[in-house]
Order: sequence, then structure tokens, then C-alpha cells
Amino acid sequence: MARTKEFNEDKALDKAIEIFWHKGYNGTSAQDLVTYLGLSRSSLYDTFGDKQKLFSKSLQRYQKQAQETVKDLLEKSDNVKKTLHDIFKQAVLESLENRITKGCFMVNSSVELAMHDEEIAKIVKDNSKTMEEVFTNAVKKGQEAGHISKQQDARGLARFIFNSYSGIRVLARTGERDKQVYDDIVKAVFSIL
Amino acid sequence: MARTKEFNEDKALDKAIEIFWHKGYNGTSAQDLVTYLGLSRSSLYDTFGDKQKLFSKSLQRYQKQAQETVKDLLEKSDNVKKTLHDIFKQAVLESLENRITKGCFMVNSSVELAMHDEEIAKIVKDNSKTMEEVFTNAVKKGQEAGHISKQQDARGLARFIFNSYSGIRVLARTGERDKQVYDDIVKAVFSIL
DNA sequence: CTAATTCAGGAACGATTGTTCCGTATAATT
DNA sequence: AATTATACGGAACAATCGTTCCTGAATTAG
Repeated sequence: MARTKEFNEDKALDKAIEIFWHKGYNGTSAQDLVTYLGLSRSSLYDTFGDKQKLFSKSLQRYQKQAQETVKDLLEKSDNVKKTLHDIFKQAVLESLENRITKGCFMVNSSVELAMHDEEIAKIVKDNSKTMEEVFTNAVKKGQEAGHISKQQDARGLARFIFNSYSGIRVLARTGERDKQVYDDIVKAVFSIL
Repeated sequence: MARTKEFNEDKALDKAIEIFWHKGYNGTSAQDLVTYLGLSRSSLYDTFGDKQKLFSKSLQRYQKQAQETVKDLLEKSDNVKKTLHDIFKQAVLESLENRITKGCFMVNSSVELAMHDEEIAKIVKDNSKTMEEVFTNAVKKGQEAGHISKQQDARGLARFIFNSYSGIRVLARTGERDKQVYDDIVKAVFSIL
């Protein structure tokens, strides 16, 4: 009975992720969104409600994607320490490859909004909890396989790993472009495991 | 010849630090500043120029204060490892004590602005460089005194320490209030040294 | 064909943004 | 006491903010 949408909602969301990731929530205007997503004001508001809802949906989509990638890699891995190392190496590469580094959308959003927006705070908390679980399981697996030291408990190490990862993403956001800096950090982090 | 200022410029700057630290640059309006600093629009603009200049001055003042504190502690210390540990413990306490945690003004500003404001980027870069130097000297001192392992080079460890510190400040900003999480991270960090 | 719905584009909304300007009050210097 | 430079309070600015609404054309299902 009705006309079909001409744009793909998920692709529009991916565009929204990109611009919010780069400019932040407060730094992105409605006009920015209209221009960058390539759809009209009316379509944008009809589809996504308002700016806050669009941001929230974008962050949730980003979280889901990022989480699943890491989770799959670690669950399929038969050498968890190496896989963790690969994940960090990948983060370092991403920090260096683009002239404009965006860091981590979740970290950026935590810093900008978690204190002021309950819904975003909830997403951030969910993410932390899930990632802690993923890393904890991974560390346990590595400890049982003998790849990772059993001197410290798995959850503590998982929290440490996640913290180091956050730090690296902040570093990227500062514009650091010296690979040696990242490599020094990663080296120290993995000297513990 | 002229009327005297009724307010103290440095105290006003400290107020500006507080509100920018809490709400970020884009999240703080001119009205917020007028209200919170307690001076008129005209005085504010006459004294500090514009919002960007006021922010820049605030961040520089914060940097100077924070840097000197850490630098003094480490240079006067005769057990650098313990002093570093104290600095981390202090950061953990600050993350837990206020119902509203502000993280680290420098980290927040890096994430929000370093990509988009060259002047802020310069301050952030300066800060990173100086802090790296301070930590490197501290680690060297600790290594010579036998408190810190010589297995890894001082600069690499310094970068790792700074990175862990950033991570903890992000964690605070996410609203994490479980002391155990912070303690696990600090424990892992210091197991390296 | 009809009815329903979405589309793009833009006008327009009131609110808020950062900033400027002006008249008056005030205090130090002559 | 007169002069003068500046701080002050507040009105006012244009611009932009996020959001709503209207138009008319396009598209689809019944």
C-alpha cells in the first residue's frame, strides 16, 4: 500500500556512527547529519526520532559489532594470548593508518556523555560488563592452556587488559602517530600475561 | 586611574576549570560560565577574550598544577615505586569519593577536542611529552635504586604507566564505583615494575 | 485507478548559542 | 574635587541549534 524506503536504515546508521564517532555528540549538528547521511530532515526524524535516539542507536550498533568481532576471535582461538596480541596490534594499526584517528566510539562517548545521559551510561556499563566477561573467559582459557600466567586471577587480568585497551584508544584520539609509543605500551602489557 | 576588578582572575579560572572539566567544552554554554564563575558577561569577555581562549587558559592552568604536583612528589621521593603507587591510589580515591566523577580534565579534553582544535592539541601534546619525561626520570631513579625491574627500558615503562593512568581516568568517567575494579588494575600495573 | 505512504526539499519554529555594545558605577590618579 | 580609565549589569545581536511542518511528486499494494 505504501512507498518503500529508498535508503537502507542500517547503512544510514553506519554513516551516523562515523560522524558521531569523529565529531562527538555535541559536536555534530542536525545539519551535519542531514548532509552526511544523505537523507532529508523529514526522513531522518521520521526514521530515528531525534538526535539523542539516533546517537543511542548508533552507539548500540557499534557496540554490537565491535563486541562480536572480539568475542568470536577469542572463542575460536586456540592461542588466546596470541589472539589478544593481534587485537591490540590491530588497534595500533587503526590508530596509525588514518590521518584522522577516531579512537574508540565507546570510549569517546563514555567520556563525553556517560556522566550526563543515563541511557548512554547504561550502554557503556553493559559494554564494560560484557567485555570484562569476554576477556575473563579468554584469560581463563589461556591459563588452562598454559599460555598465560596463573599468578594473577583471570578477572583481574581481564580488567587490566580492558583498561590498557582504553588507554591506547585515548592515545589515538590525542593524535599520537609514533608507532614506537604504542609498541612500548603493548610490550609492557603483554609482559604480564 | 581605573576601577579595580572585583573578582580574582585565578579563582575565576579555577571555577572555569571545574565546569569545563565536568561538562566539557561543547557541553558548557556561555550562560553556564556566567552563572558558575559569578561574573558578568562583559567582565568575562573583557578578561578572557572568548570561550575558546578561556577554555585554553583553563586547561593550561590545570596542566601546570597537575604536572607540578606529580613532578614534585616523584623528584622528592626516595622510593619511586611507592610514590607512583601512591599517585595511582590517589587517582582511585578521587574516582570514588565524589558522586560526580570528572575523570581527568586533560584526558576529557583530548578525547573531545584534540582532533578538532590545534591549540588544544598542542597543549595535550606538551602534556604527554612532559609527563613521559617525568615518569621516565622516575623509573630510571627507581631502577638505579633497585625498586623497579631493569628488564624493560625506562621510557617504555613510563609510557605504559601513563597509558594505564589514562585508562583509569576514563574508567572513572564511565561512572565505575566498584573499588575492586580499580584495585585489580593497579595491582596488575605494579606487578610489572 | 485509488488509497496509502514515503520521498526530497525547504520554510519556519522557538530556543539557545556565542558575542557585542552601551550606559552607569566605581576607584585610583591628578 | 575633577578627571579618567575601566569594571559592571544587562539589553540586544545575528547565527545556529534541534525540531516540526508543509508541499508536491513518487511509489507501491489492493
